[in-house]
Amino acid sequence: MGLAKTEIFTDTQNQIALYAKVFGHPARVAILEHLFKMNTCVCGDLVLEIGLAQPTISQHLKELKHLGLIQGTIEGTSVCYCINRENWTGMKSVMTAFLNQDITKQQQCC
Amino acid sequence: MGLAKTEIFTDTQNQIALYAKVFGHPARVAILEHLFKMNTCVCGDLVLEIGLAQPTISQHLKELKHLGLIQGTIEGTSVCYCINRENWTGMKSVMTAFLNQDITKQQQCC
DNA sequence: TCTATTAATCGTAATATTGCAATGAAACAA
DNA sequence: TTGTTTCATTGCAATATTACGATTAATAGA
Repeated sequence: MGLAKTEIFTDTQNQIALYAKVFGHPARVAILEHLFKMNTCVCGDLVLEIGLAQPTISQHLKELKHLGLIQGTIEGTSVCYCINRENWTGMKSVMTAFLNQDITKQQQCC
Repeated sequence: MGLAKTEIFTDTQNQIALYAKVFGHPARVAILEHLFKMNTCVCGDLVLEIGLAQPTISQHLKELKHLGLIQGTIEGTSVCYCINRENWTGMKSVMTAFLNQDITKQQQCC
């Protein structure tokens, strides 16, 4: 089907999956790492840096923007992209809670 | 294409994407949360708990096992699944490093 | 105005993912 | 042995994702 049955899961489970999905492609990971490292976050620089075609990068940026993890402002003919710090922090708390589930309490059963 | 150009990214970027991808479906998130909470981690219980068909759950378990995040041992006609703590910890350090990139140092540029 | 630059969007081909019915395989019970 | 239970695998249909050429829209500069 290619279509996840989101209605049978909790909001938190769906949200974790949505965030994880957007990190599930190395190009988007690379874009985010670059935005963290650099201040020159113009779209064209990302195209050069990453080595995918401009429409492809633009599509990945759109997905990151859709989740609110980045934002873009128009500067002349360029568009400057940045991490949205507030939303990144929010995402981080959701994901960290998932990753930090306690495994020490229970005895291993297999 | 539907095919990621993994060769143009770093090993770390690809690894982050692989881990994130497996968390990118709410059923797998639910399976992992259930394994953390319960000791009764038999496959049939997961099918009842989650509400997808048995072959579908089996497929999700396979993907989690393939990344080493869970392991299964045969117990009669059942199979008992558990979190692989060592690999979970390893994954956690990779993902946490990505999520905790420093955003305070740089000035916002857009 | 005309042209160049930059990035978004459209359209499409190739591939991947999701879900399940049907079937197989392995262990147990009678 | 025969039947039952449990889970994995196969095969397939529906949908999603990835990548990019072609085009469009918007701004800047001559």
